[in-house]
Amino acid sequence: MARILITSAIPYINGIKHLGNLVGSQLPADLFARFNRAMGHEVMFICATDEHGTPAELAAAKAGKPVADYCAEMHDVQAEIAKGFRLSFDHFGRSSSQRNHKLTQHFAGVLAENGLIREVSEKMIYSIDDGRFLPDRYIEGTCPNCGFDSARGDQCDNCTKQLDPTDLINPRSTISGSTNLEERETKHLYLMQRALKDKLGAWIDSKADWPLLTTSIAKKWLNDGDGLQDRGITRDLHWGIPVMKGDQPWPGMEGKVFYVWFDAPIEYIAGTAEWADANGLGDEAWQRWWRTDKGAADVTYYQFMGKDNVPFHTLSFPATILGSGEPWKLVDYLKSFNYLNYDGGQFSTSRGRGVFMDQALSILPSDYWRWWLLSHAPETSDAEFTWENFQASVNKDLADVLGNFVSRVTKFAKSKLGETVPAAGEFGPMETALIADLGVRIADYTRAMEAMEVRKAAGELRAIWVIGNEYLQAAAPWSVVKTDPDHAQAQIRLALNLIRIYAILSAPFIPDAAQAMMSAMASEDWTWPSDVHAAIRALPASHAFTVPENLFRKITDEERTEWQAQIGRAHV
RNA sequence: GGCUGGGUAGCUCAGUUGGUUAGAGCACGUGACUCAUAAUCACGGGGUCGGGAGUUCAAAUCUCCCCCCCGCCA
Repeated sequence: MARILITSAIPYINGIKHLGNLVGSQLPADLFARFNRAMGHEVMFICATDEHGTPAELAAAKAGKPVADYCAEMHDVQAEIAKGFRLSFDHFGRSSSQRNHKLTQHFAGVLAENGLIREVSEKMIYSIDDGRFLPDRYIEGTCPNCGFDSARGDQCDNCTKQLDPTDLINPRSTISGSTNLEERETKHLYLMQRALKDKLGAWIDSKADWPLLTTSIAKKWLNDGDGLQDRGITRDLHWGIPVMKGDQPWPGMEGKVFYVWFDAPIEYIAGTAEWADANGLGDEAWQRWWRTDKGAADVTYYQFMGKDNVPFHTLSFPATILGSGEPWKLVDYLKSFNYLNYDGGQFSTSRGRGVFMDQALSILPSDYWRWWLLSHAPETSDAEFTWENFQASVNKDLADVLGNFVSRVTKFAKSKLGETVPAAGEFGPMETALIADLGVRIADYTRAMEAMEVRKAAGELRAIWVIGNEYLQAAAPWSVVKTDPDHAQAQIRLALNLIRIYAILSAPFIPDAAQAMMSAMASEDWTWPSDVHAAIRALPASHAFTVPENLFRKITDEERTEWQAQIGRAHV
């Protein structure tokens, strides 16, 4: 039994995520977590909300709520939606937790001790009317490059150029709209990533099995131009983790907080500590996942994220870990995804374009979405969501191929042979061939899942569903039952067992339907069917089963047209 | 301007180290079956693999040039 640590990139707190966010991190991470649990491995699967930074403050202000309250509410909303999608986190934490405060301050403290933090004085824009500095999105003005009049302090949304607040023409506060601004000297902490460049480079080079997409991004940041730059890790904000050197005050840093990108990945560790707390366990319970000196040496750590998150996970966060000099677990395999596009354009949270997680659940059960998203996961390139494709794929794969298989087998069995697994007859050549084929395919499927080849795994799983229909069509128990009833019993015994096997194999993709299949077969044996010969005989003769409701209904053209018109246009 | 990825059947995509008539699913056509969610199964039509040049006995696959698309960076 292996020990598998899995983290999904943590979704930002300000609002409900769209399907593109979901398929790029949380959903494939969940697939992998469910698969590894099914294989009997010990799994720790952690996610959280990323709560600090200016967008949270702005969203809270817009909602007219204190930022802490806003984050608490939005965390619950996201947690509820995650449940709706059956995301099987062991813990869904919060980057604003006390655990993360302590850990983030701890890391800053040891980094300082190791001489990897320097203090920098710089000029920032100060709003006299608001009584505060205006970092990042707290300031807007005209872009000096393209003339866009709502460019933000950190970036222009129109031409995408990175900006400094001091670059903006006619700057104004986004809090009060005040233009009564001045430049003031302020002090900030920088993480000296340049000093860690060689260490990071050697570490990246040791990851020969990572996708090119991942290592090339890391190497580019590491080597291009002047190479990896030191990074500011503090901000003049109120909402965040107060700057402390371990548990000691940090002179000159009073009233400042750590930058969101410094504390967010630390939440992977803190979230595991939150898990221990929530379950009444001691520190050793979470440390055996994260500290190689405290039991984590045999842990394999997998991270899942969209490609935009790769630099932070290959460089910034590892810089924190390596720089600490402490034996924390570094990521072993990083699975990154491209983007999902929506009907010819991008999904966009700010423009409300696309399908959002709450909308998706309001129109169809999660299995529909899980299946489509995972079987079309943007692994090698960007992928495209269209309603037509969604309707066609889901109707065909889930309703016609899998759902109908379960339906035809159980209904036929019940009407002709009764509601127990028939006992008579022996398997013949056709059954033997099917079992052999099934064994090969299960092995292929298992390999694809182990390798996190999501689309390929979905294809293998679908093929496994299809051979059930092929077998039935060729075996034709509805004819055989008239001439050789004993053999028909053997055929149906096999088909019923196939349903149970399908439940196990399908569970990582479509957990609800899998449970329905397993319940209908009145079994609780979820043993992965690596031993096909045993698995195909798991349901003994005379074992009772029931005919389930149809597993999947079809999406009609009317529904598709309606959703197409109503969703993804203006969701705010 | 630099970089990653991509441009393969109507659509969504596979194509390992270059090697027999380029594959899958969907859609389409024909047939079979009638247990089942008008489902299933079989067979078939359909592609000069973005364009051009080159290397090779042999290239979707390698090299060079060019043209598009998504994204990242400057």
